[in-house]
Amino acid sequence: MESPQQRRDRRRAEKQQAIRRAAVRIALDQGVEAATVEAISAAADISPRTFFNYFASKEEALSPDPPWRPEEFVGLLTGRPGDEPVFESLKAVAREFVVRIRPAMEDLEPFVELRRRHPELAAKARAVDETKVLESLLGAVRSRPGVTGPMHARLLVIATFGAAISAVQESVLSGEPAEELLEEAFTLLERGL
Amino acid sequence: MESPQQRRDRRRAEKQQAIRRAAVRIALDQGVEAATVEAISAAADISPRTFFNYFASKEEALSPDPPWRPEEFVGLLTGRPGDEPVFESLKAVAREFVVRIRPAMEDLEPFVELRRRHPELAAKARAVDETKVLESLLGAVRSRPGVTGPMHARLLVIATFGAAISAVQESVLSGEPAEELLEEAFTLLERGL
DNA sequence: TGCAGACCTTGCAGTCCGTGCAATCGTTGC
DNA sequence: GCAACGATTGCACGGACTGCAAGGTCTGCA
Repeated sequence: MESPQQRRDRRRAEKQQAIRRAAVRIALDQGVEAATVEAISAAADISPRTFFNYFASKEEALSPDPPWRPEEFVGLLTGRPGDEPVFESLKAVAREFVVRIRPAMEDLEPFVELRRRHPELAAKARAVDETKVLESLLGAVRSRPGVTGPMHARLLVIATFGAAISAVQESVLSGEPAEELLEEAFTLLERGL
Repeated sequence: MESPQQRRDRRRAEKQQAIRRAAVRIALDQGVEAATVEAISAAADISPRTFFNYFASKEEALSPDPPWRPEEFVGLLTGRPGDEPVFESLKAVAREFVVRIRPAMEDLEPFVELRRRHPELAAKARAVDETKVLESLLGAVRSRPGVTGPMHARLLVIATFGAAISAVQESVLSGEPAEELLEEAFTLLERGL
């Protein structure tokens, strides 16, 4: 049986998705400037005040649900065996990143289109998360054996993270599986550009 | 002699810098939430309306003047000889990036501190520019000979761009010259991580 | 059935960012 | 001294977002 708490959580998630769909629909049909909180709320049949019970900002409603929180992402790295080569650990994290995103891949389409038209949309929320993740990963990588210096650490992080993002983006464009693209990227990074 | 137009431009630039300093000072002394447009304007002795004649957004006043515009940045790449190996072209662009930032390096300090405390600040403006630059570079790189596929192009761009950013960041932290750090990064990328 | 507590929704009032418009003021060139 | 141009400002407005308090709805329990 479903507990009342689970029930509440589920309904909340459903409602959030409904609001999000309404928001994206308006933004795609009539342009972002038409997607005011008021308009979105009306379309989702809630009051404007309630909108902010579901999203901290308008942009959040126009962005896909992130499949991971920054903290757990870093936990993935620190949870790896300490004697594993750094690059292998990072590869594992990047693979997990891609795997997590995959189920949402199809629902991602409208958001990709929306972001294509309005690059400034995701900018804020994403940039904050990204820098947070990158810095945390960097902190974890520095202390690993086999890292020859600060620049080595930075490149390792930015390259694997970049490879993961690139694989997902390219996969959305070309339809090729992101996992294969990611492995291709790893090979390039290992052999040198 | 200075033409009246030059004079106007210079005074405008000076005033903009003055406003910016006032903004950063308030944000560092009293926290960002205290740095309202009204407070900044009062400190800079202008009306709030005038503030927006100098900056398109409050965040812009709390961010350093970008030393390059996205377009010219891409022009640097397309202006390179077509038979030059891609990686060499990208390296040249990255070097130019670092060189351009260097003169502003000292003035950068308060902004670095400010961003350390409030990562969300630069997020918006920067992320927009960044994705714009990355996509343009990507478009220019794809068509170059020697690029073995879409993932190769993506990695080339993100790695060299990431190397440039990393070099600047690390230079601010450690004091080592960004140019040397950049070359170190190139070597790592060429040899493989 | 009815009541108490938890959670949800909403309206209201208020702050802040950002913009278009039009009046005013100062500077420049003639 | 006057006409043209740019800079500064006030005013009025739209839109995002928040805290608070009043109601409404659901759930468990007697």
